[in-house]
Amino acid sequence: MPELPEIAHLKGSLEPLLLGATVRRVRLFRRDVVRTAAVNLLSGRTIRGLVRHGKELALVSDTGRTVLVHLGMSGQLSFCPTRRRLPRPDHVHCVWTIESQGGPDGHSVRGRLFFRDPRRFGGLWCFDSLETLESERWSRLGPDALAIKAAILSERLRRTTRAVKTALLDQRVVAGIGNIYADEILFRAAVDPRSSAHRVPAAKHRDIARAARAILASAISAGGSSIRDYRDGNGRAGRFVQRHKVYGRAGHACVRCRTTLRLLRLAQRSTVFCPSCQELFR
DNA sequence: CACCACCCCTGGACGC
DNA sequence: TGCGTCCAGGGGTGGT
Repeated sequence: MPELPEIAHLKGSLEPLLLGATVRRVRLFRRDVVRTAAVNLLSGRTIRGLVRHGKELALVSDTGRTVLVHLGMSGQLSFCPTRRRLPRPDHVHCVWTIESQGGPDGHSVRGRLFFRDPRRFGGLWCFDSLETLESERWSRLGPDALAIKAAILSERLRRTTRAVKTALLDQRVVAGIGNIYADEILFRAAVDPRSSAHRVPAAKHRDIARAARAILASAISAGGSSIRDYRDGNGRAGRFVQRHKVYGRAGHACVRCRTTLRLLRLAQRSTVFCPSCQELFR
């Protein structure tokens, strides 16, 4: 579910609560949500840093030991103070009891960080160090979409014949773009999602890179898009959904030209675009 | 190698 | 109210 802006906002919302916090206890309710052979979920460790790449978030501890969280379609990573009960205890697969320094007046706060994921498309991965995570996993991903350089993206899109939207969804090409923002980015860049990536002119590749940076950045500042269950580290919903120009607006008028927005399926994903504003290259 | 269809899993919305 | 169908922001894999 969550794409780059939701994870980036999540990171920002968790940092005040988790940085410098110590993990007092870890309860894992489903072994199979940990996707690595070894399980080390930072019991006893102090959290030193949160690092994001694309849609993935890593919790890095004082010893370097790192837990990677991927939320998949329905995952949530959230903090709940000890005195409150978990908002939804069903499908909670892992709970870290932590002592945090992030209280309102700098007082320590005890609470639980919990990973909840009804569909279980997400998961947790354990690594000895951030460097191991980067070399074993993140090395397979493309550059982060939030700061994607036009020349790099263009060079990557030129190498594939797939539909440009399919290429943008491929995390090996560029990391962080999912179904919502792919449609929003292509609308802003005025490129038809069905266009073959290598037929799109380089100037348009640059427009796509610029649109990606602009849309992702403004979605982060709006707290992301909450379609159904996305919530930030404090359980709050995102507001960017109010600014979607195409996603979820099939059959409605294009905000730019009033043409009816079309819905089709591309790479098994629903795709909304304006057949008039968005140019098709084939 | 590149691409595509299919599968993984649950819950919510909708039609009857 | 209950049941069936369809849909959903994610990715991996095996076949062509």
